Amino acid sequence: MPELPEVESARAVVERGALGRRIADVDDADTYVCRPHRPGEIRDALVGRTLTGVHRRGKSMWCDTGDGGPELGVHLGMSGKIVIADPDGTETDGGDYWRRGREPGDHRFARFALTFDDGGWLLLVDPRRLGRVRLDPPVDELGPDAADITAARFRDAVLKGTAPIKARLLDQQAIAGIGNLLADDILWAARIHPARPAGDLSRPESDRLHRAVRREIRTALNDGGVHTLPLIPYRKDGARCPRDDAAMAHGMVGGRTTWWCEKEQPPQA
DNA sequence: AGCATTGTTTCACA
DNA sequence: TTGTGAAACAATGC
Repeated sequence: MPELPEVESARAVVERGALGRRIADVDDADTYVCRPHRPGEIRDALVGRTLTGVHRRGKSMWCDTGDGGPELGVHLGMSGKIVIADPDGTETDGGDYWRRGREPGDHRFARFALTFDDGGWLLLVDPRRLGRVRLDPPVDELGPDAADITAARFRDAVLKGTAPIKARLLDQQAIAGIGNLLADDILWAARIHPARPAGDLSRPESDRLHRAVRREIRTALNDGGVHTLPLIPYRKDGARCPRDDAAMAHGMVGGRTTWWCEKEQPPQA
């Protein structure tokens, strides 16, 4: 689930529940999630420190750890969530997934954990383990945040080359935060075919697309995530476009399953 | 059983 | 250089 809106929610969970608490221990034993660090490397860098701030750019988030400390980077991957828990394991924030069929203290899918000196926890819960925790993450390699990007920067960074426009929207180095579901929704909202070459868009189309990026992300942030986006229920066989009742088409664009409206999103401008 | 999956990285190849 | 597609990563769900 994590695209930009979900990561922003996770960032807010950390801000509400973890800032200012002293780190007493760190479980960084999952060498895949904590790659490329050795077990204990993150623990040694963080024990005794305090999280003093938390930031987000695109789908990446990171925490400040006080004077001279490294940044603690967190990426949620495909299935990661941030959970704040009491000493007995009962979650107090961030735990929609965590709640289901699980007893307090069941940390089966916790892949990384900070223990605070009061016994409480910050957990990265991630069944699929494609999330990632690392020190000093290279966030400067990311493009501008999709929630804030200006029209001029959008044109400059995204609308160039012959790659499909959807592939450009998914390129985190061009614009950070858009995932597969958001990309389809944005292109549908702007009535642009996902396979159009990015550099071929007209000025009206590029303005429409930029506005759709900002609006769809704003909507998802306010309504509770990418699963609240209007196109989500229509990403299935036999579905019809909720605007004009034309058939929803699907195929592979930019290596990902892609859905679009056959009539409103023609392959040619 | 076999297929799908919201993400990223790497590689072979054109 | 630019771009594509596939595979890998790991695990779950239909």
